Amino acid sequence: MLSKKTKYGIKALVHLARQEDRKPVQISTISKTENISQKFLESILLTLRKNGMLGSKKGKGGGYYLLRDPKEIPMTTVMRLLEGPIAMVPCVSLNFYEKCADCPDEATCAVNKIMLKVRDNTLEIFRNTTLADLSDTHVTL
Amino acid sequence: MLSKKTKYGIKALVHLARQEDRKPVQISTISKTENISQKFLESILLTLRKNGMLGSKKGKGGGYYLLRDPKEIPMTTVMRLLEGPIAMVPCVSLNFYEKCADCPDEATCAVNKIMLKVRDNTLEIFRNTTLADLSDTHVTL
DNA sequence: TGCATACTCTAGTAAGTCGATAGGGTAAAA
DNA sequence: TTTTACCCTATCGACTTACTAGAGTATGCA
Repeated sequence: MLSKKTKYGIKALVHLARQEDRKPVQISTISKTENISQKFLESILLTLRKNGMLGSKKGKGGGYYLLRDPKEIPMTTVMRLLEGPIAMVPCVSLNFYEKCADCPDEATCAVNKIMLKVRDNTLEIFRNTTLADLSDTHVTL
Repeated sequence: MLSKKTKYGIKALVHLARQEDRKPVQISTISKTENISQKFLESILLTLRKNGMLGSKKGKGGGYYLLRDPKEIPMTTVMRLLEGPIAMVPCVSLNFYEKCADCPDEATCAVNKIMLKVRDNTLEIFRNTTLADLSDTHVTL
């Protein structure tokens, strides 16, 4: 299950991507239009900023803005940042690999086998989808 | 992330599927060979039994056994039973659908859009993979 | 220059849920 | 009478979500 953090984060990023100019958008604006608890959103945007996804401007007329072109932001990056591993099991994760304590041999593990396939498929989707794709309201994926 | 419940459940089912005859296998046997806490495994097998996946026999020579042919058990069934919804968001779930409280329109929701695609892909994999496929140690998926 | 405003940032915390495990006891089959 | 499935309860820790209060900082205006 996707955490609300990730869900809200994606929505906020899409909101920013839909902004035509790259002017800062205030947290309160995003919070209201996307129906997200303002304080919670605050912490989410903060992690996005710390990881080089967003820039921020303080003071009057301040807010958050995208640092890169939405076309250049694949969903893999967003997901790994907000949700963590894309794989359903650590033993098939690329970026968050961890050996299972209980499993003696990954090569013959049934769970490993199928989850590897699922990960490959999911990864490909996220890789080929950018923030710009999601921001387009008309085009279906 | 896959819960350990699901992971262990799949392992146990595969263990039973690999059994040539359909004789009952004791919990303790599965627990030892698969490195699963016996008590935890107990509760997992119980839910599998209650949902018509396994049969059980009490007393000496008792244990758990598969009720159906492994070829007839798609992973969708197993996943829904153990893990719950396959979709990452309730609003794109087939069997566990729930409308998002914050989202005014699913048709234009970016999260909905991409997660629908992920679900379709994952679902197809689980649908086309049976317990028999996982039980085969040699064939890769 | 300096004050007020409008923002981001930080920290702490509380409630709720979930995962995993442990203990003890009952019922049925051989 | 032994073996084994079955059932109930309780705990502990971790994580998620969300709220609260305030500190820090840039901007615009007088």
